[in-house]
Amino acid sequence: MRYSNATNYALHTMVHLMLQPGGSSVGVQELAELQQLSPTYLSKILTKLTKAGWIESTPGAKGGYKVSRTKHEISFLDVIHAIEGDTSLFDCSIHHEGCLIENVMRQAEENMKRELESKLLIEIAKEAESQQNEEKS
Amino acid sequence: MRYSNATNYALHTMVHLMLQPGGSSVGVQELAELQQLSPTYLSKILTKLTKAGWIESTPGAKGGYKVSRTKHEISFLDVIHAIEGDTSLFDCSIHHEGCLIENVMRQAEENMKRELESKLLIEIAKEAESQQNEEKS
DNA sequence: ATATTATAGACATTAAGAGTCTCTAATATC
DNA sequence: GATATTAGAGACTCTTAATGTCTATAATAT
Repeated sequence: MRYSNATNYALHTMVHLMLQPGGSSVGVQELAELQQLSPTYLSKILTKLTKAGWIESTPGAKGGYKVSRTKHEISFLDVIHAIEGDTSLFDCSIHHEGCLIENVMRQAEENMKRELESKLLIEIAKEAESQQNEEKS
Repeated sequence: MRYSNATNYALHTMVHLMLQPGGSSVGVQELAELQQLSPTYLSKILTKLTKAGWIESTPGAKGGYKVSRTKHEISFLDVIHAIEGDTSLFDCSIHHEGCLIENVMRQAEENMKRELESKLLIEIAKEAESQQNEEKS
């Protein structure tokens, strides 16, 4: 019971893309190296983010991936959802309406999701940036 | 990314045991029928709960499982933990100290756990009991 | 002593995650 | 327009964990 590695890779890539000056594109080759992944594998993951609309891709020379300009307010939950699909932590094995146990589990899950929805990637990116600046000085 | 079926079975069994009048023992055969499981499989799950101390088992005739008398305040998290082991939803692939992404994920997980820790099985059992009484009347 | 019940552990089956490889489609540049 | 470059699609393999089953053993009540 844990989030997939793919979600992990996706989150890190998103933050990296947000740190690109001028929102310029980065190729999957470079992105893959950062996390020591094979480019084809990472591209499979990034395609999901593209389809979900969080990043844009352009093939060909000088192409690559960049954050969708219009969507800077991307939450952790958005990325998780794009990669993992629509999951529910718990399905009652006995399928009767209004299982009390299921209700409790769903409520806890909802609260976690709400929290992850309130966490924006851009905040992490800014924080990472300021940490880097501190190190330089 | 979801809780195992075993956790589901364990939770239902626990609530059922809490509804036993006088805290009397129930054999795994009967417990398994309730959820349409094979007795040997369910017993494997219940052994985990026994080792964790949430229920007590007595072998032999008239034996079976019952809730530990001294531990009526059992939370959802207690059962989940007993079955799934100590999980963490997220491990950063890049193992450097203080990964910002990992921090956010861990915090969300902590909050969910805290909620599941505050939900007591006994409450569910009482609620189920009162629902049954309503249906009768 | 015997019937009954839990426990242990080996074993098989299945499903999902993780990753590779190859071929195709789109784009920039010359 | 030809070519180099890059993303996308999809078949494929490998590994791991979940989900059970089966059998033999240990403990207990009667």
